[in-house]
Amino acid sequence: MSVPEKEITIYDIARALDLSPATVSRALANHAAISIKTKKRIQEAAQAMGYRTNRMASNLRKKRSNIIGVIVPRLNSSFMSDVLAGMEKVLNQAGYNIIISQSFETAAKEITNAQAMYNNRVDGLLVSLAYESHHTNHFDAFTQRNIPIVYFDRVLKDDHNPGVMIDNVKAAYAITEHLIKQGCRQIVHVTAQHLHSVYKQRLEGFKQALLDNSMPFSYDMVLGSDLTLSGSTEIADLVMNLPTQPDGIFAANDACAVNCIMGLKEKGISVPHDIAVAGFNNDPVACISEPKLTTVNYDGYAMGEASARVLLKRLNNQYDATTDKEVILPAELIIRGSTLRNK
Amino acid sequence: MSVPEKEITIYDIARALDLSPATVSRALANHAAISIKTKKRIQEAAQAMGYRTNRMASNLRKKRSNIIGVIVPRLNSSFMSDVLAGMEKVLNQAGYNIIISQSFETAAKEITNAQAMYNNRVDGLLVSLAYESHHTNHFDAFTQRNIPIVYFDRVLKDDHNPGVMIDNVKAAYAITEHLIKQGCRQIVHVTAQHLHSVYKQRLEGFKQALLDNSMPFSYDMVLGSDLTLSGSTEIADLVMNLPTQPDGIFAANDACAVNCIMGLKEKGISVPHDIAVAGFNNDPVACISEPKLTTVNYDGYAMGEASARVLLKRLNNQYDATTDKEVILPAELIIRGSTLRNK
DNA sequence: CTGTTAGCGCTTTCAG
DNA sequence: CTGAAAGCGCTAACAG
Repeated sequence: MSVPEKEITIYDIARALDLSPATVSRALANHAAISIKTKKRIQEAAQAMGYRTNRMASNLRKKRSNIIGVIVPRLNSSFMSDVLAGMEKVLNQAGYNIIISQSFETAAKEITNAQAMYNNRVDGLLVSLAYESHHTNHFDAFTQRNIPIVYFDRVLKDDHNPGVMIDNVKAAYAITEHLIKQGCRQIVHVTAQHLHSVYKQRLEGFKQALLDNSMPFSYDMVLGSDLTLSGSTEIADLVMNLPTQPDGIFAANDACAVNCIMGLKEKGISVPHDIAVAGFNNDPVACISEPKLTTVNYDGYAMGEASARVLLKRLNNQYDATTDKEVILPAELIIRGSTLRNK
Repeated sequence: MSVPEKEITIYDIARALDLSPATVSRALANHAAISIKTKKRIQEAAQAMGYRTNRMASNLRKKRSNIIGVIVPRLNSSFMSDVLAGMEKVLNQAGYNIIISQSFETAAKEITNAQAMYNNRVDGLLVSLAYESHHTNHFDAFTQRNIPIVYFDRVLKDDHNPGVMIDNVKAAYAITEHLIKQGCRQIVHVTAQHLHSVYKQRLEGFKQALLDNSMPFSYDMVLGSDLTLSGSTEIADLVMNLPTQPDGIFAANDACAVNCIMGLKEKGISVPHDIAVAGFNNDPVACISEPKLTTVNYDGYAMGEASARVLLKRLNNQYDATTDKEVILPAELIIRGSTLRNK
């Protein structure tokens, strides 16, 4: 790639080929009304002269920023990394840049991030809500400006913007039923302190599975945790201090499930013999714990692609609410040692 | 925040206050030559009218993009997530946006990403090199255009651009010496297949520690791995098939170290009694393995901040090669169960 | 199929 | 301390 002294503009190319800047502009945008021959000539010249589009100028003229904002709770999971790779692929192909910011699960940071994205005039927004976010008022400015938003993974049902997610109820149902089939008769659910979107749904699936299998459900069987990788002793204490000792745990994510396994083992309890444990997400840590963790797997890359595609549809006025308002991606139960009692 | 029907420009504000656009522009940029009073009046009006800067226009005029490109091997580690948070804080404060792309450790993707960043006219670049990258020719265009680059974590010594890193030799030396003090007499080093930057340095520290403690060093004691979380059996096989069984393993990262522990345990070998194991990075997984992993910890957030600050210095012509060319951040040995033989 | 022209919203000399 | 005016590089009517 040649790097000229001075930045080359379409005027330079026009002058070199004795054409008008308009023609050059059109050719570079691959406009239909330019002869293939001229197009080729122009594109080759651009290449040879080391031309690169001035997006600032183009964007100013087109009144767009070409930037898509992405707000996520945290980047530090292989799931999120895959999601972003999927988004990047689809959006870069469509000529967009991505700016990413982390809310670190706090509403305050999410609001600040949203503000920053608004001031940066993003053309669209992809959001996975912070654990703390129970409403989406901080995105109202976008709606008023007609800037499309697509939520992914962490979606609030009552928002009019589309969401891309998995069926958390169904997956939680499946994993709970698996525990029951393994012989568990007293299962507890360890989840977030406040039941935000996905956690609410996972609890719902848990509850349904119990009821459908003629097992009692009560909120005493739902324990709160911060769902991080730390505090294994605390969570084990919580489980052990229940009036009747459970023989199964369904944790709302893998980090918490692994913590449970570690804490229980420290107390001399055998997993899965005394207590079977299942998680959610199929994080790499699920294969490190001993025994390995039964969990729910879903494809981050596909979710990234799907969300980006819905956003593009909205940007290109090809959005169809009947199919795009709610995109449900598949999730599968992954059975591993932590729930296999009869091995 | 009020959201007006139509986008407000500095002309609107100027008209409303009976001033010139130039004055408004200066006031909003906090220019010294505007009276405090007028400044305040303008800033309040801007706020009230729901004005937001048009960065496309501003950037076009100033011939900058206000974008900093960040290229990383992968996002999916808590370390990288911290690094990016640190960068974001410093750069957003300075008015920059960040676009991030992942090379997935391949040279090809890194080159594509660099191209894309160049075409997007980033004002600066922050790069952590892909495992596969053994030169930095693909960044030449930036240098020719005088676009500053700062490398972080994965740095190549022979590049003229500055780098922010830890002292890998020293840290590897410390961890190896710790293994020796624990009584290990036959230590192997499991590292990447090709010895790129940090891995070369960690090997160097390993070697020095052995030699300084009158222990023999040979390349038979250096095993290659892909350093991921998968393949515990393979790596254990490699270790077990050595002519003399080692009593210590220093793995070049935590994922690999955890893999070693798992593989060895599967083969009935006790860690740390038969073989002590140490890693590098202090990844969250270091606390999941049993026993917990001895490792080297360093602060991602600080590294992100430091790299961003060096970049800002270059952008503002405050770069001082004597202090900024090579920034070495602290790293500390974290001793945990996996290397404590006399417990 | 190609050219002319105006203008996107801002910054920055230069002039008062 | 404030204003007038030019122009950053591109696109999209409109006109041929």
